[in-house]
Amino acid sequence: MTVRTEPAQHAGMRASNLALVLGEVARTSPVSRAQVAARTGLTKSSVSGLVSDLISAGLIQESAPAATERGRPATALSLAPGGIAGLGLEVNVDYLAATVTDLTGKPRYHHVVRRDNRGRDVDEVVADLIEVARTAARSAASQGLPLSGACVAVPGLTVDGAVVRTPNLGWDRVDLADAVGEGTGLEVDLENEANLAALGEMWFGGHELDGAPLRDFVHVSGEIGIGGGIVIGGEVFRGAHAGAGELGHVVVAPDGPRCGCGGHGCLERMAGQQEILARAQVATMADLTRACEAGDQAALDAVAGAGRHLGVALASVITLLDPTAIVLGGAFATLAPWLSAATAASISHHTGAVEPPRLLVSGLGSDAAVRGAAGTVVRRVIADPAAHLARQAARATG
Amino acid sequence: MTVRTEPAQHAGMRASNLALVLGEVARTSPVSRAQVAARTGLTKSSVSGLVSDLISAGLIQESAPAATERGRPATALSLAPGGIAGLGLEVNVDYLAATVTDLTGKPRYHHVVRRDNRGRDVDEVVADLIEVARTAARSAASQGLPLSGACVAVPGLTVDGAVVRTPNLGWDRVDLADAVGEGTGLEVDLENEANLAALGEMWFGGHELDGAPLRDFVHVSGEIGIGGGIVIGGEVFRGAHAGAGELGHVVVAPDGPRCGCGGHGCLERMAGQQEILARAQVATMADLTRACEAGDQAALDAVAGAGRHLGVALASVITLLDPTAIVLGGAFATLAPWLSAATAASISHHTGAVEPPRLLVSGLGSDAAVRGAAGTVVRRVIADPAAHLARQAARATG
DNA sequence: CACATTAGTTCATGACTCGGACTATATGAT
DNA sequence: ATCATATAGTCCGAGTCATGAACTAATGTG
Repeated sequence: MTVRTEPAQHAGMRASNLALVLGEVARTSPVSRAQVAARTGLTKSSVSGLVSDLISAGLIQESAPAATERGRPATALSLAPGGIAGLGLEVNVDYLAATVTDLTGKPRYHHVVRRDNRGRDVDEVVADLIEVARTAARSAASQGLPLSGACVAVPGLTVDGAVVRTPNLGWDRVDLADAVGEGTGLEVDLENEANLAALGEMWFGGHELDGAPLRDFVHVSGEIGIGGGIVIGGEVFRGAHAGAGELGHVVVAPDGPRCGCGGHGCLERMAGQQEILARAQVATMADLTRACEAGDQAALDAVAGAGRHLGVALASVITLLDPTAIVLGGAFATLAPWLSAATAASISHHTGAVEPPRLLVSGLGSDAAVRGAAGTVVRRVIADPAAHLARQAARATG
Repeated sequence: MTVRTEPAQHAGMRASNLALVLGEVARTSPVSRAQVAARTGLTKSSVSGLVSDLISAGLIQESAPAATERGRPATALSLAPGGIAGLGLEVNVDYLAATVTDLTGKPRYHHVVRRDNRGRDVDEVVADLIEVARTAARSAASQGLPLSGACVAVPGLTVDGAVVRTPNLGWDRVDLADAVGEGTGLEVDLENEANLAALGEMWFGGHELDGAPLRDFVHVSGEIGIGGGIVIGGEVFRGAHAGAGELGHVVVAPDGPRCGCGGHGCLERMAGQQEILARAQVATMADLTRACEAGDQAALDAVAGAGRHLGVALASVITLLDPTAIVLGGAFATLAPWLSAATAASISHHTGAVEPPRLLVSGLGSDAAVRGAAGTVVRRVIADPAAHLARQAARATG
């Protein structure tokens, strides 16, 4: 039922099959050419040709022949750890971060600079981010890793490489992709932090459901605001104007107080960090965690209350989107021991018969977004190796 | 970023290009071969070959040459109205319906049998439906329309051709697709009524947004229950277990009463037909409409109250899914004059800054689902003409 | 040591699309 | 009328790419 917009040509056929083979190698390495042929439906000869292209592009490598039960031993194929790497960056309210990830998904560099960026001059923060990016790029170069591009996680709405609006950072119309691109010489993409955190959790979080990786889930990131990332079929769901997934502004109290967004009774207004800290009568999230560990009743009540509100929002998410799992990330991951029971109870109180999705806790915490940003760069190459080959060829001849 | 699972082969290339060409003809007919070539990116010679296949399959027809500004006049191509047709069926709480649609989307037969099917023996209702289907098939045959298949709209959850659960009809585990397939000799699909209504509204409702047809919207169908159909990028969004879009069970009153689904404070519990009628103190929807027209305050208050609850649910839908439009269908379309102002106000009260989607009223009313069902059959052929050619060829030789 | 078994390569074949040359049919200027 | 120009559509040779069968390679088994 998909609307096709591009003609299928020979080059496209090859591109598609290159992606098919590389995807199979990425999913199940090590594999032999014969296994790839069997699983993809391509013939052995086709796979051989495709693989040799991918090897000479440096995306795949052969390792020592592994003995099979009988017959000629298979030469194992796997992603080349030195083939290419992606640079992930993140601007957030109280830190800047950078991560370099290689083709296999392994982090090869990671650095976080903590500093409150609220109220600072935008150009200064951008300059700091470029410096962080340059340092990361130098590290990649010293490891012999060619960077394929960069992706910046931003706590707000982004359109066409520009930051449109970041409620908690106060930025408006910042051409961040261009700035970082000029500063680093890389192709730079921008994406919402909550969406990238969801992808990071999917690729690197180590979650499994019935032995398969997560593909349809919702990630809740509780930073200063409350964000949501919806992943359907392994891809971020963005909606018509890239505004989808704003879990923080789902209505959980129809007669509730006005929220910063202009609405009323939003989840973020009722269960955001500000509200929790005020109810628990503590100053910082670290204090809150300590108070919960100490069994302080006000703190526990505040967290449980937030958990109940979160459950109401998630109940609506579940009835509307039907995900297989919910992943609690950011601050909610830290608070999970005192929050998730209330959330689970509230979900089941508000959803009834539907079999509830699994409630998982993030394994990456606040690294999820940068990791996801670096991952998107690398995944783009895996999803379309032909484009990468073309770029390589252009560089060689031009 | 799509995960490719099938090898691209020559046959697949042709299949893809056949779909590309047919899709272009369907979207903008009449068109010339040259125009199709220009818009799709295929060469004129390729388009000629593809078109001649589609013509000999009876899917496309040539009409009289239309003079262009200069040069040889173009031969116009358009979908063949007699090429193929789809049978749409619907089982609902208080009626059965059938529609036959030709390739161009024109309805060629339409029939509704009103009767309350609650509490009736399932086999009897199925037998009635098969009779309705047979009558429709005879009408198609007498018009020279070969039916490509059928699709049944069901007010509940369907999985793999079986009705799993229909809360308001009381069915459980009914192999409806097989039964209707045997009764009619057609390939039969099953699909949720709310989803089909959304598709029907998209294809045949005549809605436009900035001159383009709707592609990202939510359709609200207020029948006995409240259903929702989410369409993203022109396709129904089903979620992980085909349970997505259950708008009727979004939480609009966290401390509200228990709903039939087992949850609490669901939209359907707070603003369903039962609740509205009770508050308005009238017996039927027809009475309610009359009361509203007469200016009865209790009726107007009941409808406005439902509108406010609907607005709360839609506010969450908007923040989560970011659609371009909301279409009010079924009973909500009838009640729109007294409901939509309250709904719009409630939406803006609960969403704040986000630019709100357009609030549209259904043009098809309760025909939307059958029309959509017939449309899916025809659209499947348009989306994959190669499969249809293969079936034709198999019938000719076998 | 023959034989079965599996991995991977080679090469002729065939199914496509491409692109340019060609034919067909119109308008407008001379 | 006639010729230049423009556009639509067909034809056919060339190029690309997957296929499939035959081949070579490398192992274990009786």
